[in-house]
Amino acid sequence: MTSEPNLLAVIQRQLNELNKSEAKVAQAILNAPEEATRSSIASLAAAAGVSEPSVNRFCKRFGATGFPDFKLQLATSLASGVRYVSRAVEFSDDINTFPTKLFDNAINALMTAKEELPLKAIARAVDQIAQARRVYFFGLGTSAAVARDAEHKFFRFNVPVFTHEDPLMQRMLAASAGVGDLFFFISHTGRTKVLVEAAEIARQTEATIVSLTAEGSPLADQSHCCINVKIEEDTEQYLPMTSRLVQLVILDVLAAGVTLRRGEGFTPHLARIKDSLKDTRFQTS
Amino acid sequence: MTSEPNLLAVIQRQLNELNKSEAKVAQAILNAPEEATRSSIASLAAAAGVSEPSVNRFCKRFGATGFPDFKLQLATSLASGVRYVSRAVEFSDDINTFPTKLFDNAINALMTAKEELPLKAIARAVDQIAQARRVYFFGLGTSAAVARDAEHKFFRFNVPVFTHEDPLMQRMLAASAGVGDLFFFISHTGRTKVLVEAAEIARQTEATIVSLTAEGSPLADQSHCCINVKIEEDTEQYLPMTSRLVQLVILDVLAAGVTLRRGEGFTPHLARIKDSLKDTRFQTS
DNA sequence: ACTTATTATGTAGTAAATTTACAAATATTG
DNA sequence: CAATATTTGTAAATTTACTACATAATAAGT
Repeated sequence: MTSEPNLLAVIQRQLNELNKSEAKVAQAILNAPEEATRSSIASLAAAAGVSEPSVNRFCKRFGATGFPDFKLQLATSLASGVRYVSRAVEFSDDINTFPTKLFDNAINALMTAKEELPLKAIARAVDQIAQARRVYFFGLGTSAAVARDAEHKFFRFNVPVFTHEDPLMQRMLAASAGVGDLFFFISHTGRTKVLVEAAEIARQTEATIVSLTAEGSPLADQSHCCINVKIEEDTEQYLPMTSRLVQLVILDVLAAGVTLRRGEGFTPHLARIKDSLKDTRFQTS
Repeated sequence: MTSEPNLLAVIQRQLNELNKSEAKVAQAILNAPEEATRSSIASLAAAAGVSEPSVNRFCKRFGATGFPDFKLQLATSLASGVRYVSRAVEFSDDINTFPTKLFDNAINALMTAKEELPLKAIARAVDQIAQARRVYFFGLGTSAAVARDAEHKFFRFNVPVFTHEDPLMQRMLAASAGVGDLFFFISHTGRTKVLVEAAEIARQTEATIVSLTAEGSPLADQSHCCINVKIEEDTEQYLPMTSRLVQLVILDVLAAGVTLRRGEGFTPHLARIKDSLKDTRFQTS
């Protein structure tokens, strides 16, 4: 019961190996796939100009148990396959279109990232963070905000974390690092000079270097462990809108991984931190 | 014919507004969505312990023309690969499961947010930001990182922006505000005391107050314009993992909105900023 | 070229699934 | 507690899909 990734392509490919009426059915489906998923066997037969059993035989030929099952497979294949081309915002867009576009792009980026998660690198990074005596999150520009977010999160997990946006501080801390220190570099491109230089400095110490950046970049080269994030070129957009979202979720994953390693006994600690914030809030009436 | 992007989430959300037998059907579907797409109305009715017409009525309630159409929509929605009901990470999870769960939750949150975007409030906020002489982004904790991100983004769009994480700075700036100043408060709960107090102070000046927070919260009450983000209670999770992602994308939307208002003439400015960063990077070999 | 075997297609009937109309049961309101 | 509205189920009607079989078309062999 393996649902074919792209049923339409399979049909297209086998088109000339089909007999006349089956070919007619194939053609009808290829012409209007979405409609085919919604129509009954009778209407599809009529559209193709063949009898109903011919449609049924066609379906079985392609591995379905019958017409309804075929429709299901077709619908599934249409939904998962192709689609989802990220759409750039244009100046002709209005309030009804561009917000949706941006959300779609964000969702698309996360879905893509999810499919090719570097699990091995993630597992390794979790190990290293769990063992570290101290963790520094370094990033610049937009990635500085990501680093800040990571700091907040890991802090709650009782990991001794530090962030600094200032490149000079980053260098100094890198220079004075030792065993047990972990430097976590975050960079979309992996090519920001001052950040790479900080990594180079840290590399000369006993510290561990983990990075969340582009594969094969100078920053990745300096790392003991690199979590690769694919960069899709934002040709038109002038900002890394989506990559930072992926970075944030990956950091969530790392934080969750560290927590899971701590085991259930750690839950009360989290509850305690949550409680400690209670007094800073207005109560819900 | 709007094929619902995530039918399961919609069902989940409306669960308590359903009557008894419809709720049973909903539960049966949520328990085994894939199976539901393959079963007949009779077997689903049996699994839910209700009559066949009840299943049919359930389908129509969710916008389908009937049971087959519903199955189709369900299959389509499942095909996109995301498990739409948010699933909590458990201690029994391993590296192969929890990263996917977290990504699914993130995607799910964005999809849900996308469905009920407060477009009117967004449009209004865009107007106000575009007109502002100066924009302050204020947040605390995780929201401080979001504010920082917003600062980076809007700065590139040539909006004079400022961020401060320090509550005292926030208060002082709020107190000395005047016409043309815009304070943009970011808070998941809208109940953080010091932030609400800063908003109250700002409110007594001529400044404009916009907030990105929970509907009906004390912070929302202080705002001229509030962009509501639904909070789904993170009962088990001890951290706001997903809400900040939604906040970030909404800020992207606002930034895009401001840019679109500037018109095409603004593009060269963005290109110039991008160029200015070139020398800070190692060139791609 | 004609018969025979083989495959392809359609017809008609049957079984299954879905929907509709209506009645019984349950909950709600004054 | 009666009256009304709502919910749920029963049974019949309708639509849909499938099977068995017959006919047509095609190919192969003499």
